Amino acid sequence: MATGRTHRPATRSRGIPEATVARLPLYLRALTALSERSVPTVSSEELAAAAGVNSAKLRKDFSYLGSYGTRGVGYDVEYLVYQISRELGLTQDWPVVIVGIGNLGAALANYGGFASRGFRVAALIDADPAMAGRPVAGIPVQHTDELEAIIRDNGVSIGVIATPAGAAQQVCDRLVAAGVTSILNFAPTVLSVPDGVDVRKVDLSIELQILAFHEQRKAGEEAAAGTAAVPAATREQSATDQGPDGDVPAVMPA
Amino acid sequence: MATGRTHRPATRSRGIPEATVARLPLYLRALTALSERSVPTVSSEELAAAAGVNSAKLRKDFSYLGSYGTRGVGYDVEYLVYQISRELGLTQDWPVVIVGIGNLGAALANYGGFASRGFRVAALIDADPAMAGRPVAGIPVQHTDELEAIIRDNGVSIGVIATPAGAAQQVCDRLVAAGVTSILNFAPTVLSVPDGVDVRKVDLSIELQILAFHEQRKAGEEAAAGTAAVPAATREQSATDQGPDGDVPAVMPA
DNA sequence: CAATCTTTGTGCACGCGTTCACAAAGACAT
DNA sequence: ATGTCTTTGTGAACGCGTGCACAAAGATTG
Repeated sequence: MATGRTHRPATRSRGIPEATVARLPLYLRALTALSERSVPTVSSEELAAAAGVNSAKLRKDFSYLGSYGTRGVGYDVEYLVYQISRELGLTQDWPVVIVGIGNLGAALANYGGFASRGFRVAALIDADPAMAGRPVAGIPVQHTDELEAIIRDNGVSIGVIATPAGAAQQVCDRLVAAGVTSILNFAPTVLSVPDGVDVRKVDLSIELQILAFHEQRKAGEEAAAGTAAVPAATREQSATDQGPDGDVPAVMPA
Repeated sequence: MATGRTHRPATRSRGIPEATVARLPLYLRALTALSERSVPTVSSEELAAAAGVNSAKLRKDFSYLGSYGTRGVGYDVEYLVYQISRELGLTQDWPVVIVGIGNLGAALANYGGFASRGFRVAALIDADPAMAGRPVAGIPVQHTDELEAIIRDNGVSIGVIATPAGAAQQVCDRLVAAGVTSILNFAPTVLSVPDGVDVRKVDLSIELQILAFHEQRKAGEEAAAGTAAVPAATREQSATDQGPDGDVPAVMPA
């Protein structure tokens, strides 16, 4: 039936706004790059430019974490890296299982971004018996039958679903029943989960459709405005972000 | 929010809210499933449940497209599929190029969701000469040198970047210079583009970090509340958006 | 120590998006 | 026709997120 979810403030006293949480990884990435270049401090203006956001927004975001900056100077890079990492929970180990080792699952398993930040691929799981034992990204694929045992034995709380749409809900149910409370879903399906379980979805098809919409709109405008349209070529750091509203997710290569 | 485009209301006269546009593909998917089951009509309540959203929100979303429903009955499935497809620009052909044919690029090339909705993989491009000519998903990979010619000859306006982070901006620049105006970026980098070019990003690392944040928060709550926590188990359609309950702080002091 | 300069932290206003709640519209039965 | 019942379409209120603009804080210089 309806979403019986008890409506709650969502932004609690000590709670950090969801929009801010979604940007923290972005800041962390920029800060890590600065750290590797041994840059000691950075101003909100500089960091904001690197992350592709407004500096005022960045300062407000950081203000939710506490006052870690020094007026007249900026933020200490190393300290900020630590604070954000801690806030995001990246200072601890997060074993992750990937279910569905097809093209996408294999790509995810090979993704270097996993180990880099506390995430560890604890196991690769596939329903195809023929896959069992075959190593992917150096990790032997295990059969779905082992799912519950794997989750339990490794204390896995985060699961990645990369199966066909038809199998996603079933896999999801088993993951949740086994103790997983956070799911990253790559299957083009709406997953139904109990309260307390977080689901984020990454859907290539949806992304493309959104782009097509804007593309069509641009074409229409251009036609309507005659030839005198779209001249703009001023290279800018406008980084047309459309990710802020906690919208879409992603994937990515090393 | 959408394109960081300064001029232009963003919500034009005929403009559909960005949040609504992002949900249209979701509705379309649910409607397509109903269509395949030959369901003639559907109520906002039913469709909303299938798409995992609030029914009032769905009705408001549709109201931006026009009045396609019949009070007392619901919406005509076939008609709605057509209207949404048209609105999203899926009734026309969208040639797409994928740049960077590594694990992820290959997975994307093999992804069936492409052809299904007007998207057609026009070409696969990689910088590695060794890849040139090798077929992936039945399409021979072409070298980066051909990029401009491919874009021009095929009238490509949508590009997918699946290269390593270091090459992304350069590839992006070439795509834009060649005429691409919509980019789906899988590389973990902030892309800088001129006005008029839309960029959407998909970042696995960010998604996992957001999940880790909530996971950590949940663990903290559980610990703080002792054993009397997280009892809820009512199976519900509370899908996607994470940000549900946000109880106890769970944030340690600095 | 005082003056000046830089940059943070935030109060405030604005706009988008969500949700409720209900009147209007149409189907359907009598 | 008239009445009842179902479901849409939307007015209005509310909350979140964004960005401006500025006072406060601290560094730096003389």
